[in-house]
Amino acid sequence: MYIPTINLLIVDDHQLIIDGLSAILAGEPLIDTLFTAREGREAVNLVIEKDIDCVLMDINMPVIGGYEATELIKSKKPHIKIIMVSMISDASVVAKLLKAGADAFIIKNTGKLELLAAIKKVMAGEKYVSQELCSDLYRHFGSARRKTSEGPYHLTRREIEIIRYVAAGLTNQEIAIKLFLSHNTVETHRKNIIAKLGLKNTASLVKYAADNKLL
Amino acid sequence: MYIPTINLLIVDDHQLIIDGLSAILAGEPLIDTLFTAREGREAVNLVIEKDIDCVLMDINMPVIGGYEATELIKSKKPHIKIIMVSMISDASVVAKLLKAGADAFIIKNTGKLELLAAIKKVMAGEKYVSQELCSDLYRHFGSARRKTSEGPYHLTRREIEIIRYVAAGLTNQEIAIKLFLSHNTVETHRKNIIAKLGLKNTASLVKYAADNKLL
DNA sequence: AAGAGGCTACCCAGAAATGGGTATGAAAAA
DNA sequence: TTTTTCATACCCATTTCTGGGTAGCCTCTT
Repeated sequence: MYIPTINLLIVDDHQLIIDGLSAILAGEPLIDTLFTAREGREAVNLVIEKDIDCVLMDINMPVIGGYEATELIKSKKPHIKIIMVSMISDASVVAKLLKAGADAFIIKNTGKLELLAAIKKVMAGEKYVSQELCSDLYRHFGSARRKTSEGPYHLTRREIEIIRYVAAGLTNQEIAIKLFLSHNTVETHRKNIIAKLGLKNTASLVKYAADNKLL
Repeated sequence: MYIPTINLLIVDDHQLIIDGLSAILAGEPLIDTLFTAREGREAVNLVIEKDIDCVLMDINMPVIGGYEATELIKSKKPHIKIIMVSMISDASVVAKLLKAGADAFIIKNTGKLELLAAIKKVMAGEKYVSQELCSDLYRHFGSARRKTSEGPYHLTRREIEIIRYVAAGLTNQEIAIKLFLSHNTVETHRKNIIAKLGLKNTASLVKYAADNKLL
């Protein structure tokens, strides 16, 4: 496959990671220009201003996270390829991001070669997911058809929004006011979440959210 | 200060981080030879076999973590300088590691220059802690004397034990049974924790615990 | 010996969460 | 088009948490 040189944007809130990735990619003939951003908002602005082909994006970032940034970038410039890079290998997060429009997903456990392979793949229009994640993904989505074993652990956007407010310590009533809802609605959301995740109460819900990088 | 070239060992379970750090440091005249290890046990073996001056170690690793590895290395080869590298900026973890013998602590939020500065400092026998961590450290440990501004954010063992049960989703009553306490006692602990941390309710408590790696 | 910190235990009233439900309209998927 | 999912809203009884106290006992340090 023919791949022209590309302009790459690295988005990560850790300078050391940016430096590291830059150092890895700087010498590559594949790469034309390297841009960097420290958070999602900056990244979105950059892809609008500059001529960027591919984005290497961390998930956990302040201000706006990888998810929102991916959605924003894809809505404005759908041709830009987005590769998610993460420390975690959490299938539910992966699924969420692929849905948001990410083209590839690699964990930091991969080497330089795999990183370059992923870049080439997405530039050629293909998708790429790190091997380590595939089995997990299957576990989470393979069971979508048959309703027997477990359910898919899928939370809606609203539910995640509610979780964040809950974790922030707001009561149902306070969340209700903030989101212009009835407190009953907030209670229902919370109940649904707890039920579908097989949890017990708010405390365990917050722990689950923290464990699964939902906050 | 005079610094000879050094043999450096990079320990991280993520290949991409190893590659990145290697790429950053490869060109430095300061560095002689670079070694790498993917987990603590491998690192310990390497420092025994090879002539290593300085270790750049990640905290969160499988098999044996950064803490145990640091203790082991320092017990066998006290002259080897150990720099902890972490994603998190958690003061309690930092304190624990400094106690274990770490010579420096930097978060991945720092750049190449600070990394090199840290290496030079520890090789000169000094300690180094990222600026971002100092304030936190102070908050956790510095305020032990004066009781005026804020309280020291110190949690007792019992309190941390309670927090863990709370995060696991147990009610006060259930925790009481488990710990052979009165439910009143559990409630008091919980109230004390929430008060001393300036939190609002159980949900925010669990979030705090998750954020501060108390779970 | 005195004080401080930590762990324990209790009381009470009001607020909030929990665990059962039911239900409706809109949007998305089949 | 039919079905499913999502977000919304409500009811009710019971349990739990919250926030305000007080207080005894033990241990460690001064």
